[in-house]
Amino acid sequence: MKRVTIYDVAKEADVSLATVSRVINGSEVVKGATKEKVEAAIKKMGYKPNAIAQGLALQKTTTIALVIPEASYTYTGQIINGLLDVAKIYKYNIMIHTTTEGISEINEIIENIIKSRVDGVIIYNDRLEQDELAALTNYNMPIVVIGNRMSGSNVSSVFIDIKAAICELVTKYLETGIKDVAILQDRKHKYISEQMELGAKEAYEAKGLKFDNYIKIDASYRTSFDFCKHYLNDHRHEVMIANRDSQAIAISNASKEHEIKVPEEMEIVCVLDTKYNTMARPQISSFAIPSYDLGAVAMRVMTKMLAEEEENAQGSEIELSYLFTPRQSTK
Amino acid sequence: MKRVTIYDVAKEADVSLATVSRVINGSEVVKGATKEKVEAAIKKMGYKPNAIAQGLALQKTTTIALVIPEASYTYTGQIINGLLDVAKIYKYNIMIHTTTEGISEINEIIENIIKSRVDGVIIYNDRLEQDELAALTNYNMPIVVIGNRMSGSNVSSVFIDIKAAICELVTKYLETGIKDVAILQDRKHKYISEQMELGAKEAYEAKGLKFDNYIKIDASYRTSFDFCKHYLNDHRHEVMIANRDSQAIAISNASKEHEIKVPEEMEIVCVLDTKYNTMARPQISSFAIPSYDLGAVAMRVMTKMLAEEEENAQGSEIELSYLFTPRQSTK
DNA sequence: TTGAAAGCGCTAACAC
DNA sequence: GTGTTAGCGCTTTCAA
Repeated sequence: MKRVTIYDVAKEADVSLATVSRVINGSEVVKGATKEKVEAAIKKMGYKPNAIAQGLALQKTTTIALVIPEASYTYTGQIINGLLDVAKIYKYNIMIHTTTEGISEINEIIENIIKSRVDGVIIYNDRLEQDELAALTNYNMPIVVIGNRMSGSNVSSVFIDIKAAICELVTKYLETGIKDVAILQDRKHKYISEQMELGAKEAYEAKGLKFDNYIKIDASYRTSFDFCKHYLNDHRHEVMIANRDSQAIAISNASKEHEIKVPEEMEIVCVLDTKYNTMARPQISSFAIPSYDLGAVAMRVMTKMLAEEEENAQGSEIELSYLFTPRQSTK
Repeated sequence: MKRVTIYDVAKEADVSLATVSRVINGSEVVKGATKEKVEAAIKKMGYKPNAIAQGLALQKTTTIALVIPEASYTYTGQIINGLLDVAKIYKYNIMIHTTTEGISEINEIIENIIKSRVDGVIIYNDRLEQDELAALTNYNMPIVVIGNRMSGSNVSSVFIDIKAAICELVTKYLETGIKDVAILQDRKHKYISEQMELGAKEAYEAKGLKFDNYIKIDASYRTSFDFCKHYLNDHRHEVMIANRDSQAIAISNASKEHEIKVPEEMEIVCVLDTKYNTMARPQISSFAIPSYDLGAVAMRVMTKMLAEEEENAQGSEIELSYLFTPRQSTK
């Protein structure tokens, strides 16, 4: 099927290509009759404007690059859905790039992003290296970061205040007389782990206590479950808080093996859960993190930055709220 | 930061833009000295070729559109990873589009895909409507379908033979004297459900028996769990087979409430599982479906179709193999 | 081995 | 209102 161009349509409708261009771009100045004539020709020939050519002429691609860590769609899936739904509304396309653990192949991705001349970049990353961001900032394209609080010239962020969430929760426990709250490290998400520890510390210190129940997972353990099974041999806590539901479920399963009753003898809480928590027994109490909104808002912020047009505009920091959702794993 | 173009580099290196073009495209004819001069200029100015302009000139974008159903990243995540890894190797970009349940907004997506002039389309869908495919085929761009066996001019597919898998499993049960095997319908994945039923039928009929344990889920139930809880009030089976682990876990949880011991009194099997099965107790026996490979192979097939260049070439049907993996939910 | 110039499909002044 | 034309940044004949 021969690709039909704007010239073909112009010839068919017996007008100039400028007129066709006006019609497809909804210009007001075209006379009703010509407009109809052109539209008929477009329909007849099945003409679809070439977005690449438009991109060249307009110096914009209406596509946004999304950068996410590989292999964690369980958690990022909702974010992507939110992103795509909003992108659809504003007619933006999403180009997806995944980063692989560690490797500094991030530079390849950046190179790729620059070459493809996207209009903006949305990055989801637990811990974003400053120089990675700088590499992108150089090209002064709008950047939205999901999950980290940060902002600057042309960079905005959308995030949850995990530290505050944990602080609030721990404070509540401390006030009901529960003093032995532990936080389980999440090796793969250092920034969040850090925030969680800080939140607990803040809560303890506010009560004049010292927090030292940050449980580091020894690198020799293959899974959280293996570690927890071993850890519970000679440790007990009134409450254990994990980052993701997978870890909390590991704690829960390990507790079963040690015949520790949840929640009677130990309560378990996690920060981020997925639909799999609904299948877990007991179901883990968690913070309802609005993942979908994280994505949707990020995309909204992006379109706003794109619309503002001012180069080097100061970006915004948008904090989304969470809600603690008690389930079977807490009293 | 002013975008630097091929002209800027040409001027800097004191050659024509044609020469610069030759250098960035690795042409053999350029003299060593000039090549070095140009490369130095490129480096100095931080020049990155504009993929959009290249796309216009070459009539190809080196980007592939991926179409997947929304909100099921738990299952498609691995497929996407496989896809992206291979895409990276061949320097292809992936543009992601999601389809929403039912709505025929699929046409909007197709429109979008055509306009963005991607080089090919990869579609993952349980049941692909024939006319949707036709709409794309018209534009004679290569299409790879994941999950359905089909092929034709410019369309290939990569899939698992679910019917055969179920037939084999059921046959094994029948031969060990277990006659009451049931299949639980998956309302959201009609095609697979159908294949599963056909597989069971084939196995039963080969033994001169009749299969009538295809359990339809009444539309009035909100979740598989609700349904199973009710269903088990007055039904028992020796084996229950579900499509996804989420359903199998629902059966397992419902069994607990009815004090049916798994696997002693009932065995449970699922076709497709995710990492959440590793957290489930008991862990569900499943077919190891090579999701990652499904994606990786699909992308490989795509690059092959793209390389062949012949228009309207007959596509291929590639069947990937599965492996039954026994776990705690079977004897 | 290199350069000049046409063309990829479209937009947006500018002219009529 | 509509047409003409000069780009947008790059590739690729065709000449030199």
